[in-house]
Amino acid sequence: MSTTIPAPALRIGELARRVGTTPRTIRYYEERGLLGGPPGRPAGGHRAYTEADVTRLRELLSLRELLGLSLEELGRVIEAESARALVRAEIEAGVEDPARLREIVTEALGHLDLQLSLVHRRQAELAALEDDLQQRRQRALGRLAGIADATAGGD
Amino acid sequence: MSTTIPAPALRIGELARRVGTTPRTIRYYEERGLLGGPPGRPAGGHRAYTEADVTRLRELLSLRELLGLSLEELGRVIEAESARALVRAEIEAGVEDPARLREIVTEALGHLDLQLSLVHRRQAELAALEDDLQQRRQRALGRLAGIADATAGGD
DNA sequence: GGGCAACTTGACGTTAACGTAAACTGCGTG
DNA sequence: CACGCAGTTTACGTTAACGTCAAGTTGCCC
Repeated sequence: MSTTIPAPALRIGELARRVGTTPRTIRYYEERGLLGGPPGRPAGGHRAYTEADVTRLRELLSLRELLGLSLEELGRVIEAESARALVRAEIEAGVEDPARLREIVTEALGHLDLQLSLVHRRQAELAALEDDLQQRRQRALGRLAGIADATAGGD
Repeated sequence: MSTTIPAPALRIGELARRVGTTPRTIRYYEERGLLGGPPGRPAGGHRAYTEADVTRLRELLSLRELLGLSLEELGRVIEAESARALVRAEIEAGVEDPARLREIVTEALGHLDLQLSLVHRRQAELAALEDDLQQRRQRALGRLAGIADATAGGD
């Protein structure tokens, strides 16, 4: 009873609007292998996406933008997604060998940890930059106080 | 007694090495007006930089890299630096009109606040991404536990 | 003052990540 | 079922941010 609402299935234009990009970009990502296109498409037919694809694409764009990755780097970094897709695919196909699943999930976990480590590094770098700027700000404030002191109420 | 050591004055190659970039990039930045070239250069003579330039360039590259700015955007964002240079220039030139200084420093402060706001936005976006990844990680861990539970000590 | 590495300007080359145009096609609607 | 908009493939165009090459110059060291 979890598939009550069929989910309207988005076309590429809607998906683009939803994630704040363009159809061209989405096709390009698919072409680069970052977005496994909808399977079993009539070769010439319209692409159809789900709500899950919205979430996924948002994540891809976030990773790229916030970590400053090239599409090639992004490709290497998001293999966790592929692993995740694998899990679902194998489960759907009825494959449930626990050892195999454990293997796949473990690998996905490793990739997630990689992504998290990249995020943490970025956060550290940003914190350093912030500190730097804060120090400059303090110095500027100090200078202002000094000037205000000298003028003693000018305008 | 604060100018005891004259500071060796770096050439473009050394500066590039110090900040982790290339001479070409430095010249390009100067060409774009992001790095006011050393003043009073013999037109054809070698560029000479100071330790302050090292710090400054590092900041520029950090801002660009960590905020994902284009060089054009960077140019607009770093006007605080120009203001700061102005302050020093005017002070060196003997100009000390308090109102003028106050004006300049205030403007610089505004630019610093702009930069800080950009940093903070980025930090928020990164935090959101981190949360997202952490949730996925927890789910993966949960799935692993379930599998391990079912196999009860396999390998 | 001669040598040579590092620099200078100028020009053209390169690459990633799309934009854009053209000609055709699928698909929901009246 | 015709219509028209959104989508499809193919291909060439564009832009930022440098890389690279050539030919000449500067600056420091012996």
